[in-house]
Amino acid sequence: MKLNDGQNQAVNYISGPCLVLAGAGSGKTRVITNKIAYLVRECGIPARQIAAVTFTNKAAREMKERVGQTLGKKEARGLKVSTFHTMGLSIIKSEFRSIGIKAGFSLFDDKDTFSLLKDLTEETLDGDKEQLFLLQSCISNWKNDLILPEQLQKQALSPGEVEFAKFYLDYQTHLRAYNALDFDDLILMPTLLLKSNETVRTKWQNKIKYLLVDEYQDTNTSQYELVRLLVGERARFTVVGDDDQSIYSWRGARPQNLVLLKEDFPALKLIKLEQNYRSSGRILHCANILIQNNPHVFEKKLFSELGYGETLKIIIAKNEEHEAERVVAELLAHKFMKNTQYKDYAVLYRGNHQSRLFEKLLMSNRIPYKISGGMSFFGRAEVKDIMAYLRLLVNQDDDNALLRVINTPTRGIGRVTLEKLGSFANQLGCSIFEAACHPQLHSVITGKAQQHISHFTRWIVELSDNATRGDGISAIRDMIKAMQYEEWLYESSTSPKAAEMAMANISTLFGWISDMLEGNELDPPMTLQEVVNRLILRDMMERSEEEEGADQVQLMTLHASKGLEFPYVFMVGMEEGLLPHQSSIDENNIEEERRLTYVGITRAQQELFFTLCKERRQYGEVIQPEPSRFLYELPQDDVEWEHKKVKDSAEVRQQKGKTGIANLRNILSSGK
DNA sequence: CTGGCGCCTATTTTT
DNA sequence: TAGGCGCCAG
Repeated sequence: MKLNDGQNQAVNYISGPCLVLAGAGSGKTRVITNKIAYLVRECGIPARQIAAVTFTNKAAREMKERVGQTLGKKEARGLKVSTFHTMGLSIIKSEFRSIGIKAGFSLFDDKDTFSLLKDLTEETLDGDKEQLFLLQSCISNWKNDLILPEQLQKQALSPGEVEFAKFYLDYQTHLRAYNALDFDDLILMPTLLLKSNETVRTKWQNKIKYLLVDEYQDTNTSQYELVRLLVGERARFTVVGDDDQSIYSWRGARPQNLVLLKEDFPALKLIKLEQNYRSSGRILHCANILIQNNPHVFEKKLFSELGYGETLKIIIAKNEEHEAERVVAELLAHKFMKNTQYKDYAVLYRGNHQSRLFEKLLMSNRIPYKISGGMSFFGRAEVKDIMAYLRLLVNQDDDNALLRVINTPTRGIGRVTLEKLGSFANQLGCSIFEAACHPQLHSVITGKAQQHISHFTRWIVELSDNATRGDGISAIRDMIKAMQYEEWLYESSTSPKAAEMAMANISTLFGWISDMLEGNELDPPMTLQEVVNRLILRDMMERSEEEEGADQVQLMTLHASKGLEFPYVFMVGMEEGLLPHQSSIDENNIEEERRLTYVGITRAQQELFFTLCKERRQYGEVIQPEPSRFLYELPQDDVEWEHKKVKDSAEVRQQKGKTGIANLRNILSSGK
């Protein structure tokens, strides 16, 4: 397949900063992969000096694969394709001295940070979950906005904020003591370093001759700053994005970064990709009309040459059960008529809880389905245990890891001992492991408990030496044997079966670890520390083969559907209060909900069905929701309302139209 | 392993 | 209100 004009332009323009506004289904992945190939082949830039950044590991993996296909393994060697976080991690890895952390640092995931915050605020917040979550997200937001605790304390704050700012400082201090970084640090630290240290900055600017960023509309402040620092004055980069698909602002994404880019790089070349290769003309027309209700910085209009296609159908159900029944019935009839496969269908919804009834009904009809989201592998106790051991081997100051494993399997180190040990560590201002090795330990803990502790610490140190020096994987296997973990599993599990499953999970984990330690053609071998950190970032093959090509109906949230496509799509729960969600209505933030709807619509290739209920149970009571305003925003000639009086819909349309415009005005005036 | 009781929570989630 | 989950007893 040849590239179209826009795509060609986007690939060939390399003389300056470049923004590719890539509409849904316009072939942006092709552009990125072809551009990388172009840079290597035509411009003679070695692959190792090109970096491509994505948001998810899945996207990175896919891009790597596609480039490998286009360029061939030889030419693609050394190409850096990674997520923002992995890229940050690799900068930190080579610059950790300048950042002020020790080698062998740990990564804390959000469970770890939560438990750390819980400990730090025990007296003040007393485990108040809501407050803790709030605190956690505040800290994350501050970090994403490049605000440090010291700066925060200088700002005028409300009493509540003052308290939180203090926790933030405390939190950072403790992270340092544990020699640990959280996910946000993976961006924040490199950004601060590159900003303040010219030598390092120049070094990395020379290392990365060309930078590509995918899903640019999802970048937050610190990520954009990192991009700016990396590209420097030369500004040799391409970012690809679509402001209409920005659906993560609730998580810190700043779609305004698209505008900033134009201001920060006046020479910015703007290229629009408007030809869609995915959907029928009618589906696109509906999407275009809908999204026109949002204000735009860059105007964009998608078109398609795939024919106009079927009318979009709006199915009206009595209640939720009926809605699920209707979808299943419609799907089966459709499948029979068109002789399609289950995997050609997707059911998209706003909130995870909506999946339940569909799942129930699909199951009772023996229809294979897959609900995406929720990868529970790393939630398994045994996997967490082993991961904690590995973390401890790499970094003994990782208190979370230590606390998890110090008495698993049972080693006679009970709660009382741990409390003493904990307060001793607090007193010394060091990690628990350090405290456990402290010569004065006997002043706090004596007798058997002390013996158990020093036995444990010696064992860990020895293991750690073995694992880092010699053959990593066999050292780990030895470790499992030495602590009789398997026996302990069989004893402590409720059934032998459960223990067997647990062991199977552990061998899966071991498989990944040894693969990563050994490396392959595309990925170089890693050290144990690298492996552990990668696993915490969940950067692995996931269950790729298992269900990849399986013939299953796809169920997922609208958020999870971004980037995917399906021949036939059901968007369910098209009701005021659900889509747009009530909280978004309350906060007058329906633009993002409209984009979410836009994302959903543009997933469909051939046919699109909407469903809604006349009645729905909510918090115990039965409500009668209005059809979603977005349904009225669609061109009514292209949609077909099921048994609904024409007059009726026209009336409501008019009403809705008014409020829609009023809202838009509000948004426009409040936005500026 | 199972059933029952009581508690919690109802928007999206990656790294 | 209902469903999910953890905990405990049998």
